[in-house]
This record gives sequence, structure tokens and C-alpha cells, in this order.
Amino acid sequence: MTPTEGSRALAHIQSLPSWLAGRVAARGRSLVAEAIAGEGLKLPHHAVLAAVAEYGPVAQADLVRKLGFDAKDVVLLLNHLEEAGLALREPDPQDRRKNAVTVTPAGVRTLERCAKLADRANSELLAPLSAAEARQLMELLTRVHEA
Amino acid sequence: MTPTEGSRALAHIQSLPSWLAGRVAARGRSLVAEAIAGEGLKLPHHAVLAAVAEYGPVAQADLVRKLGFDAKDVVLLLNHLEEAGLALREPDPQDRRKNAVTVTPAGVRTLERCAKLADRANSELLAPLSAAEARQLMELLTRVHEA
DNA sequence: GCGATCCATTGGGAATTCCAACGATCTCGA
DNA sequence: TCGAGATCGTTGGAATTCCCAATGGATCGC
Repeated sequence: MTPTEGSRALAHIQSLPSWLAGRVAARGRSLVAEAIAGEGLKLPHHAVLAAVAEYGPVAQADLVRKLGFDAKDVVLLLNHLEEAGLALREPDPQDRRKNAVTVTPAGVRTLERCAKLADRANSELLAPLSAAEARQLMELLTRVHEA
Repeated sequence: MTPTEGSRALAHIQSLPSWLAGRVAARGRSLVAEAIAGEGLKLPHHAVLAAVAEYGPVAQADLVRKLGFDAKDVVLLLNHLEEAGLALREPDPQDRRKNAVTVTPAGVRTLERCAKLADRANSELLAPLSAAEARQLMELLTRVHEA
């Protein structure tokens, strides 16, 4: 007898790597989001602020390219970060079309706290694994991602 | 010297397991979605149809619990599946609040085709890994997920 | 110079994910 | 028995994310 029709159809879907990775990713996102919520940041805000910190005075179009975010959303996210005093938009003297976006000292401090919080959330996510297994998972995910 | 301030803040975020899993999951979702698009199904439709097939005549509230979907969304997804002739809503004679949702023969056939397509998409996702590595990734993801 | 390109911003639309409420129905205890 | 509380399917609405287009200003190549 063939295993009748779709009697295990959902179980099959839920055993796929794409589904498993999705669940793990969803839990990870949720844990990190919860961790940094106390800093007043959501995940995209955190990513933009980190990108601004890493790439120094940077144009918004560069942030769009580095992050793969929509240009419109970057505008709104930077509005929020600027109002919160974490980032700063200034005109680029070399190219008056561009904004030179920088992190404020308060932004740097927030980013340092968020880095710790995000690390802790990820430790919680990988708690079921040993350190060696966590490294292995990272390596496999990296290989799949970079392919 | 400490690595000055946030000079690698984005790189740090992008090296977190939660971020990596998110990227891999996004690619996996995209590949599977593309694969089954020809069947007229999106990912949530596929999941609901599979759950209906697996749990036989089933109430929508049970689907909500099995899938973790929102009840409203299940209503809309089932509307679509019913219009496409893949699933059927009938009143449950035992409990007039409930619908007894079943999969149609056409739904079973669609599900069989989607299973193959989803498998192929996942093979593509894990193409960079050997079979042993793929198994290991699955095992690690499963352990993280089930914790 | 001047056309093509780039920049930040604004606008809108589609899809996904949540939360809240409703009328109809069932369950269980007083 | 009957009434309070819970459950069911449904509808409405909000927030977020993603995609595409258009604008006015500025720069670059020819």
C-alpha cells in the first residue's frame, strides 16, 4: 500500500529545510526584537543604525544598497533614528544631492547595548546546541547563504 | 586597542545566527514559492491544503492551532482553495459551529505535484552541501526548533 | 552647456501578520 | 433546565514590509 494520499502532507512540508530554517529564523527574529525593544529600536532600525555606524558618513543610497532595503523605508527609519537622537543627517559638502548620515554618541552607546542584547538573544536561540554544534550550524548556514 | 566603536556593527549583526537563518530561510521560501507558483498556490495556501489533507475532515479552528496561522487568514486562504476546487467546506453535523474541511481529488493531485516541486526547490537550496552535511544541518535546525 | 544619471523624498498599492469584535452555537454547572 | 462562559467562523481594521513610479534638485559625461 502506498502511504495513502496526503495523509502526511503537512508533516512532509514541515520537515523541509526551508520550513525548518523559517521557523528557526522566526524565533530568532522574535527573540532579538524582544531583546532590543527596550532600547526603542525594532530590527530594521537596528540594522540601519549599525550600517550607519559601520560606514561612517554615508549617503542614504549607499545604505539602500548595503542593506537591500527600500529607499522609502530608509527615509522613514532615518526619520525615527534622527528624532531619537541616534543618527544625524547633514548635507554632503562634496555632493549636494547626498546626505552624510552619521551616528551620534548616543547612537553609538545604544548600538553597544543592542549588540550585547542581540548576542544574548542568539545564545538563547542556540541554547539547545553545544558550542561546537553552534559553530557547525553557523558554518553550514554560511555555506548555504554564500552559495 | 578595542575595535573602535561601531566600525563593524553591521558585520556583527550579519554574523548572528538569527540573521543567517533569516537569509537562508528567505531564500528557501523564495525558491519554494517560485516552484509551486505554477500550481496557483502560494506558501500559506500550500501549508493549509497540506494540513487539510493530513487531518482529514477538520475544523478551521484546528487548522489555526496546527499551523499557528491567524484565524482570519485561514478563512481567506480556504476561500481561495475552495474557489480553486482544491478544498471543500461542509457543515459539521456533530457541531454546527464548525466546518468540516476536506481536500478534493484535484487538491490531492495538486498536493502531490507540489510535494515534488518543493523537494526539488529544497535540493537547490542545499546544493552547496554534501548529503551528510545536509542531514547534519537538518538535525541541528530540528534540535534548535524543538527546544 | 546639456542630456543622462543619481539623490532624497513622497505617494500609492499589494501582501503578510497581528488584534478586536460579532452573532451563532455548544458545554457545563447551578 | 437554563444561563453563563467558552468556542466557532467571520469581518473589520491596523502595522509592517516590499515593490513600483514620479518628483525636484544636483552632478557627471560628452
